[in-house]
Amino acid sequence: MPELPDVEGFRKVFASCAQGEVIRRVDVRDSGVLHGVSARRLRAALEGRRFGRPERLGKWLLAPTGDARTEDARTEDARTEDARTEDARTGDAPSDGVPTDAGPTDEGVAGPTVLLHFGMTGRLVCGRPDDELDPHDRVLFAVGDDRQLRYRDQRKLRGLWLAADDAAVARLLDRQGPDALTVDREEFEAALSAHRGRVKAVLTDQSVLAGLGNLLADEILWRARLNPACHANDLSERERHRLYTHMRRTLRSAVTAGRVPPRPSWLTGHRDDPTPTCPRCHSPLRHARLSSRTTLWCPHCQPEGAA
DNA sequence: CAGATTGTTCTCAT
DNA sequence: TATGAGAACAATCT
Repeated sequence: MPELPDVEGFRKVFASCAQGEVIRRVDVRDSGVLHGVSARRLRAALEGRRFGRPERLGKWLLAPTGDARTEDARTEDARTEDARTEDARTGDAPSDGVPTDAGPTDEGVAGPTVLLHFGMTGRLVCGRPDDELDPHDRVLFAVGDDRQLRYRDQRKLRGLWLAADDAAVARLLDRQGPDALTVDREEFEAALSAHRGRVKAVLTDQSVLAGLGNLLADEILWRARLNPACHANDLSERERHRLYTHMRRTLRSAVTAGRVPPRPSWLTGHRDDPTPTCPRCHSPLRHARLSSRTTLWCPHCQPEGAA
């Protein structure tokens, strides 16, 4: 379920719960969510440090850490994080700091970065250490005086990674395209025209555009009145422009709501109806498997021969 | 009990 | 090289 708007919500949860706070204790309840790092190493790397400002790229959440003593972890990290995500977005290696020569720079306070991906059922919960444990609480971060940030996930499809430095972060994110929320129109249209696949497959390809999932793609295509099976490079200039506009509008609303809202006026509000009808023209909606994903569209508003 | 669900990554065609 | 289809992953619900 988590797509860009959900992860943006998790970023806010993270920020209000843990940004600038000292990490007192890391409790891994289920190491099945850890990738490339053991519970012991995660603890050793994080405990005693301070969380900086969390960033999001596509469906990834990045949580940098700084030294516990530096009170300015938030401002320091805000600056370096911007540069870091920019590097990852463009696929370039970070221009500063050579990976092999990791000698302390003037910002020797920089610590490792925790990367989180929520798969389909992951979320972040902020509470207190003595809150009742949910069976799906996989990792607990006790932070500050009396708070606890929890990575909760039913199915453990994705999870947590630990990156020692900027280069390691960039390596983990090197397959990510530009973020769907911040991509400009030129870049968006260039990315679309560069692919011949079905527009829905292209929109949800994280290496083309990072952040859109199944529900968002259906919603955006429905609003833009484009058939999900049409080919990305067949779109006219006007259609690409329209798609970009509706992506922006849809994302803006969804980010505000913290998810793709199942409102009656949205296509998403009718996904689970027994016989769904189009909220716009009230003709019956079609659903089929496209790019091995369940796809919902309105044959009337989104006709086969483009619009 | 089969089948579907969600996102990503892998493999195997085409 | 790019695209698509399907499996696998984990856990749960219908």
